Amino acid sequence: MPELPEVETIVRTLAPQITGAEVAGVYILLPKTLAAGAEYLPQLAGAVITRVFRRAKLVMVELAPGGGAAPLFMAFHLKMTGRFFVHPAGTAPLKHTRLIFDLAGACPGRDDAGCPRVRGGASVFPDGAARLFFDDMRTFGYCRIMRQADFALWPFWEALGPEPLETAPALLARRFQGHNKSIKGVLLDQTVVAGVGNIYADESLFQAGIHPAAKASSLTLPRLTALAEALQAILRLSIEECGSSIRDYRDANGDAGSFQNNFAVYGRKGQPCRRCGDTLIGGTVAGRGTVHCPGCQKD
DNA sequence: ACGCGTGCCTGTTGGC
DNA sequence: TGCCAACAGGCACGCG
Repeated sequence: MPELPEVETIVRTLAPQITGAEVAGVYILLPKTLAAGAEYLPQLAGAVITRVFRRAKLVMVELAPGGGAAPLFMAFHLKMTGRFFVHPAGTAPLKHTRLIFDLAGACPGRDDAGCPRVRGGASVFPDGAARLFFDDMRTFGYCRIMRQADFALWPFWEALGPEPLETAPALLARRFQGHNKSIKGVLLDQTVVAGVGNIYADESLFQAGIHPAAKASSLTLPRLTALAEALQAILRLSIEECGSSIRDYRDANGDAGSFQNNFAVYGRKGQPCRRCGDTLIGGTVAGRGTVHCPGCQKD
């Protein structure tokens, strides 16, 4: 279930492998995975990947089509089980492969100083011919191909809140205020702050000592500021650890993250709190599985 | 306008 | 041991 730190890690490990490569072919194994932009497929052939970056939980790939046409963007949402692989040219699809991009001039396996866990070294395929796989077991993930002008017509993109790591805690705290719903629901609301999912919502609420079901409107600004600071600290630490791997998540090198070893509450229902020893309680808040500590998160 | 419940999916897990 | 319901969860959508 890739959230901000996992998507950031995927981008960091994918970017050095495919930036500068030219798209030589596209295969759509599951049509619904290409959620928008099929009309741009002809332009994609021959386009050069110029940039790979992250916005919220989206993996963004920018391309320069031939003939000086306007840049294209591919926006991938991995949802729960979306994954990227860079395979040798000609590799056959796997059971859950949904899209394949043939690439020329790729650098699979190239080193990336941004993540300590990458394999490193020179291109695994000396001729640079590779296949980018987008796999997704549960088929919730998607790819949209767009031009710059299309972003304004994409409600989800337009409504996205600010990046939590690029926003001052005081500003985030003010955005958390005034919602008549649970603070956990507020953290998960992508229009309030972008990129937070179930793991980092639960973990930051524990860190800040706030009950996940507490109404946001009932929390003071200092406590919401503490929550924003906890959220930032946890996201930064998780990025350092290359994200959390529960079962499906792997980065674009196929490697797992290690932040799951730092979980205080997520996935620890019924186990003792590492801070106070109370038994962690599992329940449902904002429609999601939620774990909290009754001793450390009283309100 | 906002908050909430449901559907989309398939592999894994746990209870009987 | 085998079966099957419950579960995982981001987001679009419909409802009140």
